[in-house]
Amino acid sequence: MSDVARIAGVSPMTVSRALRNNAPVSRETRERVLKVVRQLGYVPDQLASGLASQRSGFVTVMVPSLNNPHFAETVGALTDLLATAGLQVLIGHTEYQPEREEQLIATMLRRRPEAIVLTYDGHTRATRSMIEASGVPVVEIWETPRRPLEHVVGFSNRDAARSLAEKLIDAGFRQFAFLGESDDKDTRGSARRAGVLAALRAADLPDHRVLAFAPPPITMQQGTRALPEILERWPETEVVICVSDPCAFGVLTECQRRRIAVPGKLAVAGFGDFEISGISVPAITTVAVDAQAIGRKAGELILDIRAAEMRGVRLDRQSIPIHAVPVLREST
Amino acid sequence: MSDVARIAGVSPMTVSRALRNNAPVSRETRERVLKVVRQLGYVPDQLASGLASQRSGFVTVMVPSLNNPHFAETVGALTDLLATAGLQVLIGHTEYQPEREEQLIATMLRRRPEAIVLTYDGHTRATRSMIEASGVPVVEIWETPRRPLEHVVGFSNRDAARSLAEKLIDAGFRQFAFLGESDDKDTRGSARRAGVLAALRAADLPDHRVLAFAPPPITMQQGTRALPEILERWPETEVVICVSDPCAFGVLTECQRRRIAVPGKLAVAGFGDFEISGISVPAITTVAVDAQAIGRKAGELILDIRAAEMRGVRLDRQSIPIHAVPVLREST
DNA sequence: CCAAACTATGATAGCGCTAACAGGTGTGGT
DNA sequence: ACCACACCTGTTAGCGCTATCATAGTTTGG
Repeated sequence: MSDVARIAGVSPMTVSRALRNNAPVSRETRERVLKVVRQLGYVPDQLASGLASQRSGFVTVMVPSLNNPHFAETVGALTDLLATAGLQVLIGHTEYQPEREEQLIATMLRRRPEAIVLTYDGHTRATRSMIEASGVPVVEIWETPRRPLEHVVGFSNRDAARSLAEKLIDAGFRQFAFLGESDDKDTRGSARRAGVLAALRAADLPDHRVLAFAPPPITMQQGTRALPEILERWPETEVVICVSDPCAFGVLTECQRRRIAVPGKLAVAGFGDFEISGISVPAITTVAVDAQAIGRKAGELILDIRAAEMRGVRLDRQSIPIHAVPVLREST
Repeated sequence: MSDVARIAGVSPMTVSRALRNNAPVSRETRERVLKVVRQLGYVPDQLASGLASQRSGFVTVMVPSLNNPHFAETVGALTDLLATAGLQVLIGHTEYQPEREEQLIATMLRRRPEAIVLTYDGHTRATRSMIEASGVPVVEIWETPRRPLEHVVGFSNRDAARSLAEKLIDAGFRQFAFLGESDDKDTRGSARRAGVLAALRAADLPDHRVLAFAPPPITMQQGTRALPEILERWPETEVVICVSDPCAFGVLTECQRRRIAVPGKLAVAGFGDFEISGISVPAITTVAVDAQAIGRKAGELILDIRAAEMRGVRLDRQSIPIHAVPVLREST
């Protein structure tokens, strides 16, 4: 930077100002400086900038898995929105393990993020206290937690799943099975299960057919392996609601291999409205969630938080609702 | 840090040393310091550390899209491997646009990454020169470029696709169509198309049935829309090779909707061996690539590069091959 | 027993940038 | 002519760490 300053005949401070777009520099000086910047191929050091200004320019985002189109869309939308304000995203993947989340947060806090975005799946006590102690604003997404840390951009997985089950009850189904996860305390998966079971109980229908098949995420592959177990234990099952679309697709394909008519003999539903659910034959009934909107709105919220900080105030707890609506398709 | 030092009765420098695991500090001093660190909940500032030590601890990774299980797996494996050495990944998604890659690289270089990983899809002249000027080591993945920037961890998309086509020719197919991307200069997609066409020409088969359907990535949805166009233009087609598995799946489902027997009437093949290809009914013929291995080996290479740097030398250009093998399944 | 070598710790000086304030110049109002 | 004010630029002093060298204490070996 001092090289640039010398050649442009100004002080380093003026170079620094010329490189921002809201600093008071005369038009001609800025142009002269930027010309030298281009000539020299000077690349400002944002670590140093962050240290001096106490603004790292980072936002930490924790998702359970990268390998999930939904979280990818959310992160993508968030990344793009924050980029408009010069913020960069640091991604961590927890693999659905709260302990891993804790460890990742500890690492991330060293980067002095300006905000933390957490995909709700329960947090350890240590995670909560680390975040609180750091004073960094937090946004929880993809759920409306009972005990939110601070801001929320999400929907009730329980209510959404309940509403799906209710529609299927209305459609005449009576013998439900739920294919879900094991190890799912305080997760979105357990909320979905709870929602389905609540609907069944409210309609006086049997609610005992719950298969806790494997730790999250349940893959397509595991969906294919779960079907025989369901058929064996509860041959009277009329419809299987799966914790998410990929395992619903696995169940569907296994039905096809076994020549079980869907929905004639067995109906299948998922959760999330992944692209595959609309494409597969038959198309899969599911709950549609706008994953991109979650990322976008979380990003907008973070910009609001920063704007408030500039004015010296802390934004009140926000809770931004996201729509999650059942979509009945051919598979039911 | 100076608070910790004062309470532990040592100098800040000793605290700094105690927090690393290879620095010369007596066991008892380190324990005393770490105890105070825990008591105070002190979190070291890695921006400051990076500035002082000239090691940011960042590795930049560019992928075309996050919303692609393959790149997600590659990034995941890379992230985990680098984490073992305390390195953190900065992810950028180019959306398959070289100009966007250029813009992202410019941003990323401000973070002073210790290495750059690029998923090959062609680079602008400016990208190449920025990277060269920065002196940061580069690893290109998912392809073996003709003009590599430096290191490579990948395979020949051309050869892999050619080998798939050859197997299908051996299996008796004669009338091939290729469903690929538009705007695909210097991309993995164009290499795959070239490989297929080379196989056809070598076998004296017609190579004119090439549909450049849309800019990458071609989605499942677009696969369903491409099928009618292929059938209309070239009704004699016996097999469609798709640039990647998702669009092959789209083609397959559209065949099912139109009651076109696969593979009886039309065969379908993809590229990449996504989970869906092994699960769908019929299972889809494809080229299997170990996406995680690419991430893992790229990570190991980066650790080698750093180890060499410590010894004051620059690692010779490495080119680490990845296997990509055709897998014939039910769809052909 | 003493030089040489090694270990643990401290003091000093930055890393590359920006916040905060100081100062100089020009403009317009009175 | 003077003051108030806006506008632009420079000076100074860090941000929170670590590299490097210095130093004191301890061990080793001939």
